[in-house]
Amino acid sequence: MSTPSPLREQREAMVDALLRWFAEAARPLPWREERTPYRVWVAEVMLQQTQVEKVKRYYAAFLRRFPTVEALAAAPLEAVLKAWEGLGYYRRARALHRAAQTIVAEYGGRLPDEVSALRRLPGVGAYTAGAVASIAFGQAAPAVDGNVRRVMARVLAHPAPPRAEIEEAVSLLLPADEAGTFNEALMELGATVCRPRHPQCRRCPWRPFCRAHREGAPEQYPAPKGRPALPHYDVVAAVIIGEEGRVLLAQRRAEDMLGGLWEFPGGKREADETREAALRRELLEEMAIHIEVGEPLIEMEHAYTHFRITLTAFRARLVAGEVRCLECDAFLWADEADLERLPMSVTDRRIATLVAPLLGTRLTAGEGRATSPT
DNA sequence: GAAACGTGGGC
DNA sequence: TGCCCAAGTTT
Repeated sequence: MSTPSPLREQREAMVDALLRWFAEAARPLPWREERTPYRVWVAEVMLQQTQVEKVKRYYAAFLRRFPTVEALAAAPLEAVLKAWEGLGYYRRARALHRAAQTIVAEYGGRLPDEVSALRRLPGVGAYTAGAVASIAFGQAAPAVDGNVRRVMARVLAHPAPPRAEIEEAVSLLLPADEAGTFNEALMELGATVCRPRHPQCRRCPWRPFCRAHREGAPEQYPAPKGRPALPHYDVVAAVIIGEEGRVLLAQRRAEDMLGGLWEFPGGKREADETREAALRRELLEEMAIHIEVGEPLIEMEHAYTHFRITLTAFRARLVAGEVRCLECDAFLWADEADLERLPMSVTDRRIATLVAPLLGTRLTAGEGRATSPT
């Protein structure tokens, strides 16, 4: 396809207006303080599908814990997942860890500066490669994220511009000597002015160049995408406290959803089952043990990306069998310190918070009475 | 190309 | 309340 000529003709004016606006309006963000390639890379991975305000709460702590590529590469994966706890899309943390090891092994601990090499690192796609190459290394590469897609959809008044068309348009505008600043400015414009709803066209440096604004309905671009309704499942989990006052946890398989995180074992209820029966079946299938299910401890609603659940955690007691991991990567009888240390998803973290005070004393399931300490 | 992959804020 | 969606990547 060909880029509309207006963009080509107005290139200089558009670049100039955007950069002047950004010099004035750029938010002070933690990852804009020191632009080392490592810091830029970590920020860009954290920012994938994640709002700036949330990343702010993790970024400094993560860099304190893993100050260099070498430190990240040398750390146990579990520590990286712990630093990621609550951020979501945990595959990113595993990929970041693996990529750090690749960078140490193959690039002497320095991030590669070219898009093609960056792109080969796990967790680095077209956007992140362009962002790191341009922001950290000054390469003239486009970085097309959701903000840029929306801004360009409006500038071009195209309901659903293909990625290639957006990259072509951005590349046409991209100033070779300020590519990183330009990319950041374009994202900043989308995030703060050209927002999904109620775009602030009065404050927009690109208003004179925007076809959607001329048409009078910028909010119509890009066209919303219809989504199927999320299926719902009943999920059950077991809080099994053994005679040592420790609770049974399982580590989710690395390749599964929430891979590598620790959980209270359990699973989905099937259509013809009670929740109690489902829990007994799951513990037999996953951990090879027979349990007696006690009273529910907590119930919560939670929405994942593509389904919703009602999660009920039950007290339970080990009746027979020896614990083995049939459908998990590891298991552990956890004390209070383990509960705090191990990485968990938000739902299991809530159960853990509730369970922690019950540990360390010899409690019998369903009894609620402490025996004398040993 | 479509589906999978977390979480929480905003309306 | 329920739905949208955010600095995307992988399979």
